[in-house]
Amino acid sequence: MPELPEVEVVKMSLRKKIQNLTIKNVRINEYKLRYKIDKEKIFSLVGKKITKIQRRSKFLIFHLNNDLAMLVHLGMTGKFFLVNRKNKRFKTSFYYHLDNEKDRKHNHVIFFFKENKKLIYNDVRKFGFIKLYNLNDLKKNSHFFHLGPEPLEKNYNFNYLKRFIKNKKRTIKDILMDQKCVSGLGNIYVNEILFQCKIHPLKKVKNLKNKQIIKIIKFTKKILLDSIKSGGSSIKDFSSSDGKKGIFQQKFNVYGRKGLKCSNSDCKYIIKSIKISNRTTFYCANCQKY
DNA sequence: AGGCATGTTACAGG
DNA sequence: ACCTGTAACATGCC
Repeated sequence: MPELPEVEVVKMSLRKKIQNLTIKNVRINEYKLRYKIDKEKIFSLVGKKITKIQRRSKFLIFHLNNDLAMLVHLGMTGKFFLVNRKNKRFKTSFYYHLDNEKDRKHNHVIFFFKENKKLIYNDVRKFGFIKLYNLNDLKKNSHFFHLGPEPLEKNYNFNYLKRFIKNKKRTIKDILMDQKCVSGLGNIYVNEILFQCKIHPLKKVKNLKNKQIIKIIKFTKKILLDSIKSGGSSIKDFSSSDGKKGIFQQKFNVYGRKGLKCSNSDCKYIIKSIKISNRTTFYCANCQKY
């Protein structure tokens, strides 16, 4: 999936492009996403204006008038595309920005705006979802209930993390992947964070020194901010909503580098991979100590 | 052909 | 209550 930085970039891009637009119609090609789309609710969007777009963890929240809210999660492969009528290829091919027929078939939901623009929700694996809420119910919805602090907020700090890991027997990789601890990190960024911190992913949190906890906080914020700055990262399924690929994808120092040389120039070791909590974990046995 | 993939949730068992 | 592992969801890629 898009992890936090990618979702943040999508949010900013959508804000710029569809905030204050009014939905004229909705077309649904596929109801069966992670959760079945509620037909009645989604058509209640017709005539409503998008007033605000927010992000919480990896969730996008679209506010519309009449206290209506749309909650979107991109899952692993969800993407938004915006199609503008001004584009001259618009008339010949609605899906001009997608490579081929194969991609088109995953355009599951299309929002038509009064202002002659269309927003397409495309999701190959259909792990994402779109849910509608009244604003009041949104706050207590089950997806937000378990979420820990946002990693970029001030309340994600040394004291918080120190207290969270107290008496826990788990590994640091597992803890950082836990959305109850900190919300919005995924497998890629957790790998990158631990590599930068020079901490072994299997290290038990009870053995972390204070200095290392501070490092984790510091590098988490730095890596996320850097990534947001460079437009979000991508493997192959993420695009910002204007269809441009993120440019952070080449910058991974450890994720996906199994068998390649450690990216620290003074280290000759080869990156290894193991499974932690069922997710592939990459590390350098020389740079990242237990 | 089989294993793997950015995520979330549920459940079983210790 | 905490922790772990596994599976499920759907599709494409190597």
